[in-house]
Amino acid sequence: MGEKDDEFGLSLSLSLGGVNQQQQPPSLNHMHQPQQQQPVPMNHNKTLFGDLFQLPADRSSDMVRGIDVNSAAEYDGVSSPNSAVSSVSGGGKQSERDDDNAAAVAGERTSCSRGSDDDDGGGSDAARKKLRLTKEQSMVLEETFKEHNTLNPKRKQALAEELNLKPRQVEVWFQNRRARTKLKQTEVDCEYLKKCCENLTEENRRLHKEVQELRALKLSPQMYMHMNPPTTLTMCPSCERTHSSASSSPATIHSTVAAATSSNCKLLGANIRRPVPVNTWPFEGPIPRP
DNA sequence: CACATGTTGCTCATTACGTCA
DNA sequence: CCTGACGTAATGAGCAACATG
Repeated sequence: MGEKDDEFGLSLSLSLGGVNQQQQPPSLNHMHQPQQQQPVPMNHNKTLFGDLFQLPADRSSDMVRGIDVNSAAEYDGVSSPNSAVSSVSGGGKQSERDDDNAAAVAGERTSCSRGSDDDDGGGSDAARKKLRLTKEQSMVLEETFKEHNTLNPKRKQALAEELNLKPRQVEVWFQNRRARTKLKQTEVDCEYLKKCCENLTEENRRLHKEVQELRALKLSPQMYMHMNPPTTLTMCPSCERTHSSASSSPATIHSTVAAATSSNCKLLGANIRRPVPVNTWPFEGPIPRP
């Protein structure tokens, strides 16, 4: 879990971002965006990378599509996580678990020959056991994600080999990671919009009140004939006219509105900045439980 | 050139598992 | 020990972009 990850000093800053290259909000530009992988058509691997990496391995990731991934153990030396995981179950502390997990995975890997793609073939009931990634695996994936939040086949393959995972697992991790990022961003955006809404409501209330006051003044013109003259004059920043800030005489009407307008702008523009999500990834800090 | 088909990778919604309080 | 909540790996459907015939 996140807490555990954190307790291992794993502080990977998660830059939230529009994961999507197409729809990346300006505020999220710190999301490392592609030098190498622009919103390039996916199957450019065919043209760009196809010759670099001729495909059995890559195909293993993609041919898995639609097939039960766990049974598609084409990837060299990597067995299904399923069987590995079964040994992980049982409640230990995370550190133990990680070791166990790693050991289990490693053992599984070494023990499982490449040909034995029926790792779950024997027990199809064990079809969907979950492999918990080790700390190191998560860390490497996270670092890679920070560099670029999408994968090209070459990177996928390289990562898979480096981490002793199946390419499909790397792919899934990135997909889920993008989903988490997006979710976090949505939450941040939601908060921002809520704040905007609150401020607008407040401003609206204030303006309504002001309109009522002005109407009242209009109905009783004799009132402001006897009002005190403005005590202080200030410059309206928007129209550069002077106005009083001490009374509600007609002279202040414009300025009041102007001030309201400018304050409104301030409310929406300056005071409330669109939040730039930073480091909201669970690795950075565990999401506290209630 | 327009079209049908296949491939690939993506998002989205959901499920299932592992862990913890 | 049981249980519910939570995080996350994994799955499947559907879509878009592109290549190919």
